[in-house]
Amino acid sequence: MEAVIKQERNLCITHILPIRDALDILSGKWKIPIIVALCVHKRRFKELHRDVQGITAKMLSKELKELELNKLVKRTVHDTSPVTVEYSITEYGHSLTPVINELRDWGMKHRDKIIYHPEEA
Amino acid sequence: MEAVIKQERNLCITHILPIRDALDILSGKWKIPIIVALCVHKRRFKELHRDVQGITAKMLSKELKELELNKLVKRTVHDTSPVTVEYSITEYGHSLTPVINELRDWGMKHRDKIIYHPEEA
DNA sequence: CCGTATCCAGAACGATACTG
DNA sequence: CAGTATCGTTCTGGATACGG
Repeated sequence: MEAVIKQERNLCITHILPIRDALDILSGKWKIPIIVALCVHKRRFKELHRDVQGITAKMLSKELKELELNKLVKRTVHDTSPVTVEYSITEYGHSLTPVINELRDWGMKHRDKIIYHPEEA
Repeated sequence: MEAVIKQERNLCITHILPIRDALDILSGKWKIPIIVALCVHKRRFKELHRDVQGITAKMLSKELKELELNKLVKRTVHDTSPVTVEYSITEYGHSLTPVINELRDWGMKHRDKIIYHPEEA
């Protein structure tokens, strides 16, 4: 075994690569908000456009494409006229729930302590 | 109560703002890797430079500054000659451990399923 | 309705050289 | 040792107009 993982106390240890993988998939301004919106219920493009506040159609389209390629989101085209497209979270996408919950918990617990946001500098 | 949080099953629900807060603090290519490195043990600048593979001194310096402003990392100057500077994780920084663990767990469990990385396109 | 194409500004990131 | 300054590139995200 090349890399031995030491699990001492509650320390966060080595194995940075899987963390980077996760971060890569979730990177960007909109991926998590889109996933959160879709966790509530499946959505059409325009509905998502309203739900995810501030996003442009271009970014929504682009982010959905990446999420779909990563199998986190499923795109279903209904052959009505005009076409309706439905986006839903996959089981795989759902497996992100613990991560998102931890992020939200941390964000809520420590919101008051936040002193500095890079983008406000 | 303005926003009622519904906790049905294991869905990830509304309250996107705390998630965004967390994401803002942890955004960028290097924050989490730096925190992970510092969770193992306190480090001097040059040691960190080696530990966090691929980072430049400029980015390391900039990211450490932001992490320090957010009280996730503590910077201690020892008045030796030449000066030595020591970076360590704070208790507050340590509170990120569950988040990082979830990220790593997800990344490890699902690494094989990763099909598309934006940056490889 | 569901997007795409084009153009563009600014931020993020990196290489290199330099300082106290 | 512990950074900063400068410059250049790449990536991100937004505005607007258009297409199936």
